[in-house]
Amino acid sequence: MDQRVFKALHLPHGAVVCSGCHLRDICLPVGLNKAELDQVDQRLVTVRHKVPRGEKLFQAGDRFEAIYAVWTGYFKTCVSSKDGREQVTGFQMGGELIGLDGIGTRRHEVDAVALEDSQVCVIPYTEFEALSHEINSLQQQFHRMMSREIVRNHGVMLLLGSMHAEERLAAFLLNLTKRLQTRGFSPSAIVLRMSREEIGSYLGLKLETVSRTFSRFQANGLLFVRHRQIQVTDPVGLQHLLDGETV
Amino acid sequence: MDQRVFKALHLPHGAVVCSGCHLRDICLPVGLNKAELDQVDQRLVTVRHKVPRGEKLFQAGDRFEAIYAVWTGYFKTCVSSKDGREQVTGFQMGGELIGLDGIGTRRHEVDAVALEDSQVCVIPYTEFEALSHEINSLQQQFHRMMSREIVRNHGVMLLLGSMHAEERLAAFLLNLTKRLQTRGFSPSAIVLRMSREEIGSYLGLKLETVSRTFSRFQANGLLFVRHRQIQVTDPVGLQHLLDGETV
DNA sequence: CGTAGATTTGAACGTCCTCAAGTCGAGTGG
DNA sequence: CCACTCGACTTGAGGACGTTCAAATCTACG
Repeated sequence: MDQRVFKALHLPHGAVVCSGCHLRDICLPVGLNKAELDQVDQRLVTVRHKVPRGEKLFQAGDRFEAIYAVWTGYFKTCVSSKDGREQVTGFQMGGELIGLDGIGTRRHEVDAVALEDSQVCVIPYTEFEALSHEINSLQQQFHRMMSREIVRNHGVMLLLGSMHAEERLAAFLLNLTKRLQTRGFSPSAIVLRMSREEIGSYLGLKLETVSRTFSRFQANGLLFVRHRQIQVTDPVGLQHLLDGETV
Repeated sequence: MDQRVFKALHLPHGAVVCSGCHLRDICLPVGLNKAELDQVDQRLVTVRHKVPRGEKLFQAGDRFEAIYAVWTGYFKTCVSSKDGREQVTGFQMGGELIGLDGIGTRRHEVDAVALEDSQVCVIPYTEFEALSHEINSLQQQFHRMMSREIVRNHGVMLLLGSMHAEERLAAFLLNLTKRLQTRGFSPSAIVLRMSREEIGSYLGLKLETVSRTFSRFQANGLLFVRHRQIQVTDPVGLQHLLDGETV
């Protein structure tokens, strides 16, 4: 084997090239041409970082140095109140950014925890600002991603503020299927990476309520549950639950 | 009167200069030097727009053309679900940005409604992207503001997902006092610009619950309520409610 | 193969919602 | 100037949904 190739394959934390990544069409480099992508490969995203299941990528209070793009695995982010209550603010999968919360204060404001053995691409923020200053389309895509994060948060607020347990879980599952589908996975066969308690925390429900609601969905023929395996058999029915239609 | 001054005072929607604005220390131009501020004045923020009470600045589905900075007055932003339920996602006052939700999809995703006769500074987005590409500190401040919006959303999610009615209202009031204080207003004498129903929508409560909770706060000596006039007499007590301390 | 953690399910309870009636204040017209 | 009306707010009573507490079951991992 060519010595250089060997070396490239064994760089610390793995060799990183956005240009060859299967997620390049949904991640930060969307809209970049070949030359710009080369710049990103050479100057920006040069390190990947492994995070074992259950470990923190960073936690609230840590100095903000970089943004992270999920490459493999799954994460959750959570905020805590002074008296210890925890709220999961999001679940991140491949191609999604983590750490945007830290830009404003230069400190991370949430904990980011790997839900399974995962890897993230490290995007040092200082270099990112410099490069996005040179590459217009990089800046644009970054703004788009931040904006979508805000819109996603609005959706969660709508869910938490005005929906019943069944609607919340339906929304959660449909969101999950959509994201899995854009990544080329089956939209009906879901393997949950998070516990009932974590789903509950995200949806503003207790774990028992999540469990009961899953059972009710199964009893109503919407899906099959077996622990963390979900088989959605009636996505339209789930959608109707959300839309408030009487079917 | 000097003709030019006369003209300046009567430009369409008023003459706009960030450099002379009383909100320049909390709004978009934070961190800009004199020369950069001049650029913003001349090339970016040249138009103000009046929005009468109850009117929409934009609504969900509208083409996204510009970001807006509140100059005078108050706004609310809301999302709606298909079946008509409405969720207020935020209340904006002077120096805060509206419209960040539209960047991702080039369509606004929320309605923005003036709670009283208001004026906004119009920031055309195409020009903004160009100028922030030239002025580093403008880009940085914009990222900071977007990031803070995300963090604020996380706070609302924590509130909606895990707090009781009293804690929600306490958090709402304390947030309001803090923002009023940074704008030089009294942190104890609040005039609410929004109805009980709008507060309820923001906090995920019904208007009756908001009303009852105000009454309970008054009975407990935390504040005086008289319609939309609030006099906070025990901010520490409100803070304790939030922190879950047994006082 | 055993133990700890995750999940399911049941029963009683509590917070907030729903429905309803009544109060208050601002704006309007007689 | 006062009566009228409409919308916003307050307050009460009963009910619903989700929570809390508890126990049983299951599985995954060492």
